Amino acid sequence: MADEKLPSRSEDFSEWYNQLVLRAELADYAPVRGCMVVRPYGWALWENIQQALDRRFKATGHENVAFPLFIPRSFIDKEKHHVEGFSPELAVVTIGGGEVLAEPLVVRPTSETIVGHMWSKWIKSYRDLPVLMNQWNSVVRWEMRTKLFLRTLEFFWQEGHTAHATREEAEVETRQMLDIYTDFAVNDAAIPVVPGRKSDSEKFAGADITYSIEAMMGDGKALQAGTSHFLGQNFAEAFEVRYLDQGGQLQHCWTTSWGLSTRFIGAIIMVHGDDQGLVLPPKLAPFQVVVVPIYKSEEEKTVVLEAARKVKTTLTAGGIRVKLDEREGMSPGWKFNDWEMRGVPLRIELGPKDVAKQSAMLARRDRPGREGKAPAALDGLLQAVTALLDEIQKAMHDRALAFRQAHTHVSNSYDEFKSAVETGFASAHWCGSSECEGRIKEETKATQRCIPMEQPRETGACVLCGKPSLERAIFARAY
RNA sequence: CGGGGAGUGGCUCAGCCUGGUAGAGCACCUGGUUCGGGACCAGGGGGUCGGAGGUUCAAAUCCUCUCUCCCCGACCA
Repeated sequence: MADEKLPSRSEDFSEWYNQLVLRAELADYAPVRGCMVVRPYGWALWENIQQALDRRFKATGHENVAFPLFIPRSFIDKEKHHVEGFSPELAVVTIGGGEVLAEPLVVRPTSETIVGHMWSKWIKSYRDLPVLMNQWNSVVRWEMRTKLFLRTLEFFWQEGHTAHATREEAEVETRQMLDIYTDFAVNDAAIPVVPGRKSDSEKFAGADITYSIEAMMGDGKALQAGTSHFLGQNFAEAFEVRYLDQGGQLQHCWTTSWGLSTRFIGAIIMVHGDDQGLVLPPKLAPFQVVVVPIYKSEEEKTVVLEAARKVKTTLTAGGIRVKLDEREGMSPGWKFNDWEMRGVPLRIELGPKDVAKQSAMLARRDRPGREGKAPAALDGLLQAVTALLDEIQKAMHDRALAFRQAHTHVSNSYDEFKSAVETGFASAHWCGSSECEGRIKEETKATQRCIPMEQPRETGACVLCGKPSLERAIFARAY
């Protein structure tokens, strides 16, 4: 429960984040190291994220499926890069029912291998393609250093898996899903992101090309908020996923995979949150509006609550998610602070004076103070609230974008670059070599985030070695 | 896994150095007064001091091992 002030965001960003997650009751630490419990308010947020994505997946022809949690250990070994990337962080089951297993099982770190195995049974003809699947599940990766939502041993996500007849089709799919993530981030989460291509060293283990959306957090650090992989024929070859084409030739499929996790909740917290707590984008907030009734006497209480319930009914009928805070024993001021902590986008204060005047006081979460005069009558409330929620959604995005732009520096020298990554993103020419990338990481702690899809066509010189470069990459310290 | 910090009612912490049988504030429960920006008074419940072992007449306190959390690095969505 919220009773004390949070640490200030500017003074101790990390502690601010940790306490906010706990105090807003999004999640709590589980008794196992690195694991968390997602609490009702956090899960409600995740459900809204799920719905926003799932409808986009369905609209583009994907179907949901459920693959098992356990994968035979040998599956992981079948794809060279995959095994190299994931072996160090596997959780392995060696005993089942009291017996040592003939073959150990890994708890899925991701499902490309078992999906590939099943596809080899299901896919025989070009007529079976494309296969467009997605699953909502959790996976386990034995990370060394964990942080609530951002990196836990088990995390919830969706993983999409598709198989195609041609390289072109698979590439289009990979890019399409990146676009969907971008659209979701920008329009639903109000988080401006940079879609781009990862360097070889930052690529998914087993992918030919990895794309990501990169977001800037409130401390200037980068967070990979979603990824889409073009897997080439790597997994199709490893698992013999083949089909007969129209000419009767046996061909390997081209596959993709793409994912977005509960880490995204961390991004929402760190992009929009302030010293008062969470600031949730209206499209994803569990409650878009909270109604706080204000009264002294029993008579006032009766009148105010009746009006408040009417407000709730009106707004709910208009498709708005409303919470009416009828809790006894907390002062209005306490409730204001509590809902600010939880990031509800819009607050309606309803007291005897408002009821008498047939009006309501509105306060936006994304900026201080109140919206001055409330709408004249309750009749106009739904319209006013709808309009305000749209405004808030847009203002949150614009503010985050302005912040990112203010903290993104186009660096043309290594000195500029080094100071840029202290506070945000550096956009710099890079020769593409992993040597330069590695040295940059060592010397500045900044990693290559992505080569943005959209950028001016210009030639330049690698910010480190000076060799010619055709495009700029974003570098930043990352979560 | 290396370096640093910390585990004492739900939370923040005092007590530990110098062993003597657990305390404060907040939160929670009850009653009353309050209520337009984190109310007040009175009464009450709740802790085998992270866990295990050891030393001792006696351990929150001393010793050993272990688990967990936070910060900084290596690994990563």
